Parts: sequence; structure tokens; C-alpha cells
Amino acid sequence: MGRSPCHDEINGLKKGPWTPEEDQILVEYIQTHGHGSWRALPKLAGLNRCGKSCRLRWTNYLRPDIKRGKFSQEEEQTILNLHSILGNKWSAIATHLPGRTDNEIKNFWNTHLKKKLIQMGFDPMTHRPSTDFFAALPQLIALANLIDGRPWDDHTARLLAQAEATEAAAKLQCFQHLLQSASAMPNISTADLANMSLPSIPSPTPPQCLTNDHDHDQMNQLPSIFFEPSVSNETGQCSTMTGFSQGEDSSLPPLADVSAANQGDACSISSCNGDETPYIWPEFFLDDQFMTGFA
DNA sequence: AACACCACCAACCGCAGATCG
DNA sequence: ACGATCTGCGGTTGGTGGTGT
Repeated sequence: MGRSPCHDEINGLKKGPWTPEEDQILVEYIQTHGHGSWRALPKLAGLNRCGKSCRLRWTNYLRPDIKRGKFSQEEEQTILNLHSILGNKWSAIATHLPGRTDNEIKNFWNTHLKKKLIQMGFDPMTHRPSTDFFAALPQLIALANLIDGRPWDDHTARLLAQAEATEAAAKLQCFQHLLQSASAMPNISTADLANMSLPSIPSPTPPQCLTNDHDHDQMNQLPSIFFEPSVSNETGQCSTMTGFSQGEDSSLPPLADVSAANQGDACSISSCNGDETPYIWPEFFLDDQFMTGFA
């Protein structure tokens, strides 16, 4: 291995995979004494490990409330939604997935979801359509092939279909930005978003500040597809974005994050700081077949 | 059967922020 | 106020098992 030896090895502390015996010692100690100071724990418990290693082993593997096994569709969608808002804040994301650790979610993202987004032509960091046309080409071609059953051998028709697909994706993203802006209000911190209760998470999330009837009516003007009632899973948690689901592996990724630069453009919406300025929806959303088709 | 390649995931490392004295 | 220590987090590595050739 290419790693330089750390002080733990110099001090004679064990590294590498944990044995069942070590696990048992750690579990029994924490169950009777609590972990207390992690640094002091290994000595007190009789383990030849550093405290950091013990903490990691406990929090990522031995904790009794750890849920193991494959991620459900609901969990996957929740991760996508939260990642679009929070970015790589794995610990914050993990707080909304009971029994899942930040490490597990991070691994799942890196090995599954990131690739999935790339395959679908989306930038995994921004959740926006990739600006790399060639990277997005497979998705565009697949979309083009679906639209109106246009023949494959008609080059011009395919180009048109691709253009339509690109336009639709762009509009969808702009629409998502509008919604995302609502949850990116200056008075709503990242921590607030992270602390939202899970049922409110389905993306895009109506901003919490919209609590009066007036605001509620405004939200009701949105295409209903974005706020379909969530579907509860067996654990009672809700998280879906059913409007985009096209099948097992075809759900579109959730919202892109919103940069500050987007907050003042034509797609921006009013802030929640008390003024009553209604939301401004670009006209093409109101009379565009693409959007009305959802409603 | 043997080898190469790939995907998965447990574990490590280093950094930053929090806490303590 | 300040330095030392502790804790938590995110990025990364590398061992292992599965699959393809």
C-alpha cells in the first residue's frame, strides 16, 4: 500500500479490518459504559486500537440502529433530493435516513448514484444537464428515439428531436431553479434545510416560509406534478418525486443547486422577507405545452 | 483454470471546527 | 485570548469478491 505509516502503527496500535473479537469487546464496553472519551476508550476497553478507529467502527458498523442492505427507491430519491440541496454534506443527508451512516451514503453515491446521473447526462455535482454535449449524447439520442416515434434513419428528424429534448430539459431546469430559489432564501440557512423533517423533503420542497393561505395559493399555481402527495413506504417515511418517474432506473435527478447569480435573473422569485411580491413565472411556463402537459 | 478487470465498501487520513483548561 | 486537545466530517485508498475473457 502506498500510505505512509501513521503514528498509530509507530505506537504499536492495530490497524485494518476489525476482528469479531474486537467488535465484541467494543460493543460490550460501550453498552455498559457508553463511549465517553473516544481517545480513552481503547485503553479502558482493552483494545489495541486508536480512539478514532473505535469511533468509526462503532458509528459505521456496530451501532445497534444501523440498517444494512440495499437502499430502497425511496432512500435513493431522498439522497438525490438532499444532495441537490446540500451537496456533499453526507452527515446532514444521513440525518434524514434513519439507520444509514454518512459513510454508507457517501459510498452509495460514489458507486451508484453519481454514475447514474452521468449516464443520464446530468452533472452529478450541479444536477443540471451536462454541458458536455458528447457526454449527454446517449441520453439525447434515447429521448429523441422516444419522441413521436420518429424514425432512426431520418437524420434531420433526429436532430430536431434532440433540440426539442434539450429545450425541454433546459426549461425543466429553469423551472427547478425557480422552486429551488424558494428554498434558498437568505433567511433559510443550509442547516435549516438539513433540519427539515423528512416528509417535507420531496423535491422540490415548497419553502417553509409559505405558510399563509395567500402563499399556499401561489404554490397551488404550480404544476401539480411537482407536489404530488408523497407515497409512504413501509417505514412511514415519504419521499418521492413521482412526476418524473419513468420506470425503474429512469427517474430524473432532482433539483440543481442555485447559485447566487441565478437569484436576480428572469427566473428569480420573491424573497420570503415579508414583502408580498407574488412569484413571477416566466410566461413560457404558463403557456408552454411542455409544462401544461404536466398539469 | 488462470488471469485481468471492475464494483463495492470498510477503513484510513487529514483537515476544520468545537471544546477545554 | 490563546493554545492544546478532541471530535466529526469529507475525500480517498486498498482489500475482497464477482464477472468477463
